Amino acid sequence: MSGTVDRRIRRTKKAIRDALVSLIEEKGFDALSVKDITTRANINRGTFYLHYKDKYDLLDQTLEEVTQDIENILLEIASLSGIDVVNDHLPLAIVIKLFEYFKANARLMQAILATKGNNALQTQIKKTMWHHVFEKNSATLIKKEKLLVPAEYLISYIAAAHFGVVQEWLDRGCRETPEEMARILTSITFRGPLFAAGLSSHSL
Amino acid sequence: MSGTVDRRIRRTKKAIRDALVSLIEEKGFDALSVKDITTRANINRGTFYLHYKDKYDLLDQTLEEVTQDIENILLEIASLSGIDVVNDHLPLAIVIKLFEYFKANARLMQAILATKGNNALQTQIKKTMWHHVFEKNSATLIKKEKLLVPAEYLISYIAAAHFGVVQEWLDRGCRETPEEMARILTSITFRGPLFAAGLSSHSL
DNA sequence: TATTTTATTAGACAGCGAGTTGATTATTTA
DNA sequence: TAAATAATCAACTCGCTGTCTAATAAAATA
Repeated sequence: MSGTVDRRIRRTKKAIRDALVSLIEEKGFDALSVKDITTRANINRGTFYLHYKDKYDLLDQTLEEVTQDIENILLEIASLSGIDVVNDHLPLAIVIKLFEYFKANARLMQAILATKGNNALQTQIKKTMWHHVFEKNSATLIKKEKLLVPAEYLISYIAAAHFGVVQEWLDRGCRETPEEMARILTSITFRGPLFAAGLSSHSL
Repeated sequence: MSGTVDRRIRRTKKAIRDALVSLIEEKGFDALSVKDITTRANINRGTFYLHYKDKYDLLDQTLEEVTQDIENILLEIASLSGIDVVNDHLPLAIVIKLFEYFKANARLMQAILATKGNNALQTQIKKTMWHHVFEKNSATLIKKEKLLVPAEYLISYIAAAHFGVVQEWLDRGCRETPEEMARILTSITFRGPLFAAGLSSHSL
């Protein structure tokens, strides 16, 4: 049958991924060996190399799949055309879906974030989403005195910040519900000089 | 004489660090071995282990020293007490000094950022600075509808964003001067919902 | 300058994990 | 059931790791 992956492969890959996640939780990605993974996954070491080049390849593929999931959720925005994303009108339902996904895959997300940092996810998503959605909308949310800053600066700015929040939320055990988180992130209005805030605004 | 480090040690450590930076630029930290470092640094491999536990220890110590430098610059804020950091009144001179430091140590900064991501620097600085400076000031730059978000969320928020900007700036070859960057970061006023901005405001 | 202290070197060592291979067994799918 | 495909096992080479010792070079000290 085409389209379906051999059950043995699914079994093996799932075992490998589970082992990866639990090992990252235990000792971190750097300290973890392919042998560790295969031992915990109860598979032969040779089998691992049937599917992945090395442990970095495994991590990359895992990241890619997560990115794919997130992209699919975000792409729903594209289907809802004509939305004014500038002023608070971002579809809340989609953001909620995102947080539900994060929560459902909390351990995996944490493992990835702990290993590659927010940057990796942010960069991946930015890369894949750029042309799909953002190229069309020219929202102007950021006012500044001089036009010295390239647009990309500001993107990496905010995107990283969001995954910082997601990471904190996961680490704290998802105390708030996905709905609450979505509402917070879509409703927070930030006013004031960014740099000053970075240095001082720790308390509310 | 006490307080001074043996000239040979300084020589060796400098050679090691230079080798580290250039090797990170070439092949990245993961792919790089202790042997690579010592070969490029023209020192005996045993000498490396006289100073560092392994390559991770080397990276950590390097990061710590950079953090120390940055902390020293930032601590000048503490000496300028009574400043209203809320409304645009962050001492510009200090921010300029920061960017001058980044520029002067551009390759080192890039190597660290490329390897550990912004998170590491951000976390380190946050940790060391927290009690020195921020615990005193209770600036309220962020308005939101509900008080659901813990303060730490918002800190990791903004701090990461700044190093994102620094990284971009370095990668582009420091086209803007430190003064310009400092002015931009202290003058940019961000208004609007953060999450929406993260998704849409790529163009100005 | 002579002496002492310390850093670096060269080389060797065992150990481990990486990545590959070929023959064999087990499972799936058609 | 037969053909195709995946997983297994053992064995092997390779390079890097971290450690150690004796010898040497360089710096600090008095």
